[in-house]
Amino acid sequence: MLDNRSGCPINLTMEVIGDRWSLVVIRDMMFGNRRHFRELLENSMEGIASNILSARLKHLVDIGLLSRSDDPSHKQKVIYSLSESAIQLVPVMATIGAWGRRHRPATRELSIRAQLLEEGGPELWEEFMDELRVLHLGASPKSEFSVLQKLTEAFQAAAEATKSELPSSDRDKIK
Amino acid sequence: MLDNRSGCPINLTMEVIGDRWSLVVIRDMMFGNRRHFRELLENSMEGIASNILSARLKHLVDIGLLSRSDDPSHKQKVIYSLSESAIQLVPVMATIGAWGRRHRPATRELSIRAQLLEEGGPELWEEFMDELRVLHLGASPKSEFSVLQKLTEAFQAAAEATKSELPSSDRDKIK
DNA sequence: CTATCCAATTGCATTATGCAACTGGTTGTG
DNA sequence: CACAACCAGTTGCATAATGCAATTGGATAG
Repeated sequence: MLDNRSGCPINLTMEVIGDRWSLVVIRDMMFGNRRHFRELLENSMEGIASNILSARLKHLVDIGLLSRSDDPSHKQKVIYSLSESAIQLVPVMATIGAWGRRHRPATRELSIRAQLLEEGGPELWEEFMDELRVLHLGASPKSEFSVLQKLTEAFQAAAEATKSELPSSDRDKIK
Repeated sequence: MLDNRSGCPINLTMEVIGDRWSLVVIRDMMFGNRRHFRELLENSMEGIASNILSARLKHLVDIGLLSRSDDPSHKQKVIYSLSESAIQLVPVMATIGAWGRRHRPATRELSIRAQLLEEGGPELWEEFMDELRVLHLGASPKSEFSVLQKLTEAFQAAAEATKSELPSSDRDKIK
């Protein structure tokens, strides 16, 4: 897993997020506010396996993108949090999402978040990062508007709209 | 290799560039203007193996990020070109480079390009993308300034500066 | 006391990556 | 024309990563 093949920033970043799962896990924590192992496992759109998730989380903690702490409300629960480094991946997420939306067969309802992030631009990203700092690093809130909430609402509204486009009777026909 | 685990733009992008080599190969073509198999193989900072490079190029051509054509000057030579989709990865490269420069142990001389791209911002990226369209897609030149040249010069100057910091006698001691 | 929840781990199969050597052919040089 | 260098890969083999299904050793809720 560990490399350090060269000191090039692009290479070094790919050594960290250059696999099929790391960014997807961080995406779910970032935009879906998943903080527990189970949440990440069972709500994973892509269906990550538990051993892969386990290895991925361990690695992300090791390299300082996540931190792992006990949940005071439950002795067995573990809370994963984004580090400042991971929070600063927001522009990367936005840029990658914008690219994927244009150049890959992205679903419309799943693209709505990418679209809002792209349209919002760097100012929105900064606002969102501040919100993540409140949620994950215990920072004190700066603004009252919730970008996370806006993104989530738009995402769910799009999901609803898609549902009505394709009635349940039709959807049932799809195995 | 082929997945399509979900229609999420971020996931779909990671299914394309989410491996250790794809972005590094595209980086060398983009910033180092490497167009032939040998150039990519022998000038690779990270030391890619020929079978990996071969598989990677094949895959990138398959998914439409590169095109492959015969070199008219040499019957055995093959020219690889960036497609419009790949050229539009410039903002992704810039954002990823900026992140790596801050959050990973990047070498200073290898960071100079990432730094210039970051400081130049979206306007510089657009200019650079236009230059890539000239080089890779046969577009007609729009501007006389060469961002590629600027980036290359800065990169080589930084490499020279590093050389003088560490004289050859000292460098030789390092096995 | 028991069913459910929790964060993983285990065993096993399939893929991907990595290394070194090699292939079949083309081109430039003497 | 002979020969070395160059060209884009391929082959065989070892190691590492990923994926699937079942299971573990607890903790908690009813």
